[in-house]
Amino acid sequence: MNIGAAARASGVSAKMIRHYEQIGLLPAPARRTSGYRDYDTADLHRLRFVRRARDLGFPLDRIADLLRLWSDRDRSNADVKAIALAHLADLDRQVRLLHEMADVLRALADACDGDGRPHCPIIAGLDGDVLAPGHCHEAGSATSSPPRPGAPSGILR
Amino acid sequence: MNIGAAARASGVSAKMIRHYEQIGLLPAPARRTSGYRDYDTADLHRLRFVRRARDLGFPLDRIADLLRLWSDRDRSNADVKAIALAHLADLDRQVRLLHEMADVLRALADACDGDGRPHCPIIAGLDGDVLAPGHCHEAGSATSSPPRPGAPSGILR
DNA sequence: GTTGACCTTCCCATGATGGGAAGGTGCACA
DNA sequence: TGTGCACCTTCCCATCATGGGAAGGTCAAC
Repeated sequence: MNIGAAARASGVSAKMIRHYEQIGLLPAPARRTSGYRDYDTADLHRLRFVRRARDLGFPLDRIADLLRLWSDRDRSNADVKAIALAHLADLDRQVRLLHEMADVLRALADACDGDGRPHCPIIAGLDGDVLAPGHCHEAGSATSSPPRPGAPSGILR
Repeated sequence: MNIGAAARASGVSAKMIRHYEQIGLLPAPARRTSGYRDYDTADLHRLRFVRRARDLGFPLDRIADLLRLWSDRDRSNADVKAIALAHLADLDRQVRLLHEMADVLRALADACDGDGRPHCPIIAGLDGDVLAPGHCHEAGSATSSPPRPGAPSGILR
């Protein structure tokens, strides 16, 4: 089948299929005389594997590892589990981080009347102005320990 | 003070400070005859604002909005709150998404003995092989509805 | 033959945070 | 005064995954 059909059948966009082929994640499929790519069932199977792994947030280089293990009949499930657990730790870390951010922000937003006046605990919080009136103590202390978005390591893009 | 000192005092790296200036997020500071940037207390105050906003995961274009509101003495706190709440909704969405991924992956990993043998429910789950023996039903159904990492919209990178 | 959907490759963009190269400046110390 | 090293400048590229779009070719229904 052509790339568009493969994309629809796998949930991986044509653009991404080409990209994955280009970076070596996927083998190049057969080509028709027209130059069009021709995907067979094994290709499709592989694409679906990639789709599912992406859906779980695995980065591409980990997916490459998983694909290798998938096709290795002598694989050790311990290797697979190690990859999965490392990624799981990542996911949990991100959840924690985002949760902390959300909590801080929620407290600031809750402290804001949103009545159209200039005074705003959110702004005060970002200002680092712990002497702001009203819910100043909560807002101030909340922004003193927010988590920090790190270097490119996010699961979602 | 020089950019290095400003970076240390604000927590925003020198690279990022230059970048933020380049993209117009921050005004260009004064320059010494050497060509070195010279940051004053207002600059530093602004950098700290940006640091805190970044720590809460606000994207730069939202931070630009917040900076504008911060310096507008006639701002409406409703505008600030709207930005905060939109971002909060984003954070909550991401948490939910990552949480679902983590749950699916945890179930798969828990189902794997990790004893070094080739059989692996994680691989089976990614394979979409719902007929895998053992914890096949749980693993299979789990991977049938995992969330999908989307287009670049992640808070963390 | 025509048309429109699909295909190809290529180049660029996103968002935030860098690394590193090449070359200049400042200052403490000998 | 000279030296050496930390710091500074600008510029270009990279990361990660997912695109958009341009230019040009192919296919199949009508």
